[in-house]
Amino acid sequence: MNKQVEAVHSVGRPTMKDVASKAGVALKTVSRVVNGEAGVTPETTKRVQGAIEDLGFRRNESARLLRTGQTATLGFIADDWTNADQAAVYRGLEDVARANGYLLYSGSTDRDAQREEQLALAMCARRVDGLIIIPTPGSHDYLVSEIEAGVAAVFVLEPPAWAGGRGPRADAVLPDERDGARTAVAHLIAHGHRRIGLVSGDPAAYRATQLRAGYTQAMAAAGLTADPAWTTLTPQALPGAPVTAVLCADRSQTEAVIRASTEPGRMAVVGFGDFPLADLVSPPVTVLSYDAMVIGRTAGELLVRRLAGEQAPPRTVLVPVRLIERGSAEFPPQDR
Amino acid sequence: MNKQVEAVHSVGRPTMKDVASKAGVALKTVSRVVNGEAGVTPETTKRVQGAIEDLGFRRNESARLLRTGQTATLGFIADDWTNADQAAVYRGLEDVARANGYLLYSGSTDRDAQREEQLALAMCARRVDGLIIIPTPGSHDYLVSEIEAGVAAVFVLEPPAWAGGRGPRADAVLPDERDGARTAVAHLIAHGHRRIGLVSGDPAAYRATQLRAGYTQAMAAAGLTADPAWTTLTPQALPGAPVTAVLCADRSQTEAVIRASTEPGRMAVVGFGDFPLADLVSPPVTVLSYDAMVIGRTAGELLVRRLAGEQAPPRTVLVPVRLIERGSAEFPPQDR
DNA sequence: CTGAAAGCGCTTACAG
DNA sequence: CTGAAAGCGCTTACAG
Repeated sequence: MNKQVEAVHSVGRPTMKDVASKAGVALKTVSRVVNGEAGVTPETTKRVQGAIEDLGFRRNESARLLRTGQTATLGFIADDWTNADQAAVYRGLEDVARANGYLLYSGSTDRDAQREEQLALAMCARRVDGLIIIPTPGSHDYLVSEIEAGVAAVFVLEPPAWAGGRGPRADAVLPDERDGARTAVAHLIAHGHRRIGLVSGDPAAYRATQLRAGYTQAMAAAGLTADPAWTTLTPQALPGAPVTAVLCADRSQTEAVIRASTEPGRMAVVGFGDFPLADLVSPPVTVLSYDAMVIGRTAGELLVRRLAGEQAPPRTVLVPVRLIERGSAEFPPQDR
Repeated sequence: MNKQVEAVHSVGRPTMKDVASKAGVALKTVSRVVNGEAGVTPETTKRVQGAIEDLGFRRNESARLLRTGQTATLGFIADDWTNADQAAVYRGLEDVARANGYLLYSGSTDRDAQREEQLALAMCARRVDGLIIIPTPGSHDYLVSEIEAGVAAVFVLEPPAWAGGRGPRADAVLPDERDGARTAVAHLIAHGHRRIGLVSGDPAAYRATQLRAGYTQAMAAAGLTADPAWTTLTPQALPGAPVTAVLCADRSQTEAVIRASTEPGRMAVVGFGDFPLADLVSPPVTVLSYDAMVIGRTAGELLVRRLAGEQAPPRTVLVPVRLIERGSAEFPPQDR
């Protein structure tokens, strides 16, 4: 058998050095052409470009960035990608990143604090310029030294916890959940409801505390007193509960409430978080909703400005939460 | 006023060189300690570790990887993050990436071929080891030189188009849509349906062609002849169409069909892609579904194996598509 | 207009 | 057991 040994081209990719020797110029001249710097004769330029074409050279950005001292990279740490809000946050962030020449590292935590820390530190070890984090419930003190070392961080959807108490701070962009709950409860009251419940899952969760605050505010403003038991309802306990309306803390609670409902239409349901067929469920579900893309965009802009050198104390930006009425707040006929 | 000028610490992060001089050892010794290499006395090790602590040193992975010649980075290019399937694909991929020490770059295309190219090439310029792409409809010839240069690529959810015809190939992991459609249509036939429609949006889209193939196969197997008009239905045209059942190509088509339905229950609806409240819509929607996380995991494993040096011809892996029955295939009473 | 040297922060290969 | 030198692929600062 005729064993052919083909001349194997150098395995790695061509470098500027390869281009330089092929074109018969110095490394620096190739660099000038690649960067479009002035001061290279048209002939030299053409020769270098020819060598670039022939070799299929493409500059190694990682090497350039190492020398430059930055990385033009931002890290996004999500909680659960299948959550539509998080996907939209990402999308808003991506727009800002693209417009400013940043590439995005990403990862998800599954609400596991240890996984968040591993991911964030791995990204810091790659020297990301900034971090956008949907925080897990754990402490974020692990980030202190990184922030001090110059990494810009912004938290979205939830505020971070700092074990140190006052701790070091970072920017945050959050939906105004308290105000949303206030609006929703006021709306239910305006429709005649007096006994209103809250289905919030873990009562210690951040959103639960925010919704309770807004709820309490709206009830007080209407001169109503709420039975504490009303604010700790579960989907299972709902059919027998003495309330005529409920506010659910998230999509999964809303879905559970709809499923647990033995008599559709007996109770008015307001859900936090819109979903595709909310208007086709019977009765249609009125929801609280916010523009998650705006949250991502705002977070990105805060980061980009800080990376451009802006010096300002950390701030928290609240994004409005709006009520989308679907007629489900009508007071149940049988109770009129 | 008493103007205080505080001693500003060196702005950048500490490097191995800083650690070395603080510990009074050579750079190489620090490297040995950081990498856990043998052959350093306990005392020296302790001294170096002390310096690392004091300085808050954390190795720059980007620099290490530059020297090493790889990047331990994979790039994921999505189409639309709000699509639940894509989010699940990402999640499966992420598991494999984590387990193998890879970090993920990500970006989305909005089905814009030019944006896909920009993203992919930007990632290649950063020297990602591999690329996982949900392809846009355009040609992928721009990737040929990158693949030849050693970037591993795998396409998911849809196969890529190569303008060159036979073109160079890459691995692909796809849901078995044709088989899914065959199963769904056979199921409808078994329930008494004879006039079955297809609502697929753009008939030239990849999924539409696959579904049509499976549809045709099932109809032929049952000895039924389909009116060509039945396979190009739209949600708007459906109320007057002469069919008793329809298969919808994706969630948005399914939703549009449900909305356009003037007489709920008159027509059996099977949707491609499951959704949260599919069982609560009236009538409940039977769906075709596949495990998108498995697709992401499989794609990641193919990539990891190739990056480990596996030499094999490009292959396409099909992931099963299953029917989730919800009773909506029952033949409409009025037509019995 | 063009280039040789040094350096970004690490690792590799080799000495002592 | 420890270290000085060279190099990964680029850019920066300086000469000629």
